[in-house]
Amino acid sequence: MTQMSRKQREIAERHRLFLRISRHMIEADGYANLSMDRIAEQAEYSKGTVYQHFGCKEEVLIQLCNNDAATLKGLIERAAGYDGPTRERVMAFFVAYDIWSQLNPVCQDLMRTLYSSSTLEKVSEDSRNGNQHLQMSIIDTVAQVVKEAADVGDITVSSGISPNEIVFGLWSLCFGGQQLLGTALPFSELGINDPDHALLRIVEATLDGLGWKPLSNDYDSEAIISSIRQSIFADEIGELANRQAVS
Amino acid sequence: MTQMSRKQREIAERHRLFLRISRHMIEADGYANLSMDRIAEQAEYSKGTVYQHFGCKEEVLIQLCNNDAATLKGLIERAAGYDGPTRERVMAFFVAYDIWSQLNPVCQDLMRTLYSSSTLEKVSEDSRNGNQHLQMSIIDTVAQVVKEAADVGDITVSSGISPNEIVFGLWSLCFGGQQLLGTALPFSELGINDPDHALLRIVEATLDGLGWKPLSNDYDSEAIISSIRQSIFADEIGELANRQAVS
DNA sequence: TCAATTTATGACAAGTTGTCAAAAAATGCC
DNA sequence: GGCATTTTTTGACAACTTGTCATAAATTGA
Repeated sequence: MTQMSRKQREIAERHRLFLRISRHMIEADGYANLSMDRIAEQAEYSKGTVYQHFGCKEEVLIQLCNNDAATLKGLIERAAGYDGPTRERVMAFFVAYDIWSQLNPVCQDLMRTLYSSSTLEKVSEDSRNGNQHLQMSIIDTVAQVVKEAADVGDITVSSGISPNEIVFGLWSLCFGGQQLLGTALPFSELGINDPDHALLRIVEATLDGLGWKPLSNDYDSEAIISSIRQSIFADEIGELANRQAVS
Repeated sequence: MTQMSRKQREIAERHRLFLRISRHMIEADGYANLSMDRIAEQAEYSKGTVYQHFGCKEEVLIQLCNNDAATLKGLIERAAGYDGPTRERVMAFFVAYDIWSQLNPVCQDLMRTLYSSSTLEKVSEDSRNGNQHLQMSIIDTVAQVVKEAADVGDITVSSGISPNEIVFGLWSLCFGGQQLLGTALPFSELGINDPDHALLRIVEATLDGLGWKPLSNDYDSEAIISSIRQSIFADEIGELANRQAVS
């Protein structure tokens, strides 16, 4: 029994090894140039063994995505716990997503692949459900704050848009902005020096437009964002600064 | 000379044939299942001939994308010509993008592939430049209206965000929303029956937040959107209705 | 008419994913 | 420990890619 469990632990460890190697390879050469053969070679196992862990190449992709999505979920939950009015917590979500995108630049890319063409169809049902579940969980966390805002009276929802629709809108903005950032748009040519910052300004405008109190005129959003970054994402900010310093 | 030009016309015609076939195949089986061999077979030419037109598979992809982007450019320009205040013209841009997305659902998918991993690297410089050029042209068209709004006083830009940053923000919202729509999010489960409509509401909120006059309380946005659809996109709306009726 | 040039072809090389019989290792029972 | 049974690992294979390129066919121009 302990022997059996050791074997299981071995298998689980190997699973992580395969994923770790895949991630490195994708970071180096992109998902398109990832090959199951090379994963096997690098890990010093045979291809058949790799296929015992991942039914197809796309399965590697989604499991990497799901790992990163779990990280995002964590960040979002920490943002939800930020001690402040609903509007500040919503801003914390955007900060969380922004930080996450910067910490996992490849994941933005992987998501494009995952959601394109017939990728999702090839993947195991478990992984697909896992992905959906993570998404829903994140949406729920955000939705709760929107609903609280409506309850508390920070926003008035009656204006023809439901809380979940607001979440969808906010997420579109967030997701779209980060995706465009990875699209090699010539930002400097457009005179946009700090796209992340521009995005946050637009978010503020959207919240203002929803009548989400306190309006941006009535509080110091730069200070709040700074405070969010320092107080709940200090580690991540440090990690990012570290990487910047190295490169 | 006329012989020569006939040959050239033949080649141009064949080019379109290859693209047409590719599009059909992608619509049927997705880009991942597209193969140069099958394009050749279907067109009754040899593979080598196909490769004379497209240096690689990705070249097919980007040329299809660029064709669709040119269509979008046309729609956006028509939207810019809408006879109304700046705010209504901006709404017309969103309506244009919305209609375009619905008319070319595959293109949303193709864009994900085009911008993922190392796809763009493989493509010819001409096509890449063409893509960039189309993007910039569209951005410019939108930016002009934003600048006009600033000039006319429909918005006050001083609030820490430049016209181009506003364009970036609006485009993030637009792009992100349409991308999320193609991501198989369980909208009905979330109680979102009409995501397109929800997106337009959020756009209104963002414009309100930017102080873009007339504010949504001061004009009948539903009526305006309806008018935009009827007056400048009547053909496209008709086409969409047609397709819906067929399926 | 026929040499020179352009264009079309499909066999190939080199790479992929995914399968599966057979070999190797682990397990459990005496 | 020894041995039959089950599980795990392996790499040769089949089937499919993309992309190349010598050769063949067609076109041109004189």
